Amino acid sequence: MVNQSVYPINLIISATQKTIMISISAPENEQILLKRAQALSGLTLGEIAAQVGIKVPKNLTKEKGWIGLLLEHVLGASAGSKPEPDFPELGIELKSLPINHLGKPLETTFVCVAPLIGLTGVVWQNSHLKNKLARVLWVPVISERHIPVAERIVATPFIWSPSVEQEQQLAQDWQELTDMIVLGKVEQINGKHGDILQLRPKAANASAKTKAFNHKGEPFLTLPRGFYLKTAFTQQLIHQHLIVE
DNA sequence: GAGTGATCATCC
DNA sequence: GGATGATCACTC
Repeated sequence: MVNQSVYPINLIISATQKTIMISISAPENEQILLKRAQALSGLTLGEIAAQVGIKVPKNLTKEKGWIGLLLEHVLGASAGSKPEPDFPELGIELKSLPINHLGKPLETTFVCVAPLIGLTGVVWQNSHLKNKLARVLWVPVISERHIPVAERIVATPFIWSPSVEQEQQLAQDWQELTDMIVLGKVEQINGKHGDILQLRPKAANASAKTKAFNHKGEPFLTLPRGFYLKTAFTQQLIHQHLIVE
């Protein structure tokens, strides 16, 4: 049993048997999806990958999204880079969350690309960000760098929607950052802006460019940006849904 | 290039 | 040691 190990009680609720049925069909409903995800709790990425015949990379340097893609695959998410939730019928987005053995997030969480143009008429209520975070299946993975990828363990997945208070925080940060973009100040935004949300580069490399407007309303090219959740926020979620000592 | 999946790696 | 800025792979 994994819970006899060094990990805090309840970070992992179930160390299931070594062999589980992994279906790659789309889950019929939210309960089934959650149960399927929680059946992964306590398993290593190596065990999960082996069951679906996927090779585990030595490190994630060249495959930064590997864990997310593996989880999508085994949970039956619709593949592809479509601008819709991972589980369209359920309206649920899947997010893997790297944490340490105490449940502390190790990375910020990418949410979506930030539009730098075409913001006329966009308000919080119809924003991509609000839509993306409306309902999320979080799958924490104990993913400390010193642990070989194959030996990293899935903790307890949970489904979340923003509370009224959390949505207010998100809306406030989104508004602040969006206001700056609209005012042509996108290049003045850095990772320190926003309390729980930040705007940072989201690009293949420094050569990537997308259109934006400067403060005079003139178009120019700049690095594409994305919205990210800061770790203090996702840590709240972990502590809201899991009991971590 | 834009959007999906994110983590790396350097700087403070 | 943690966070910001930079970067990787893939699809269309």
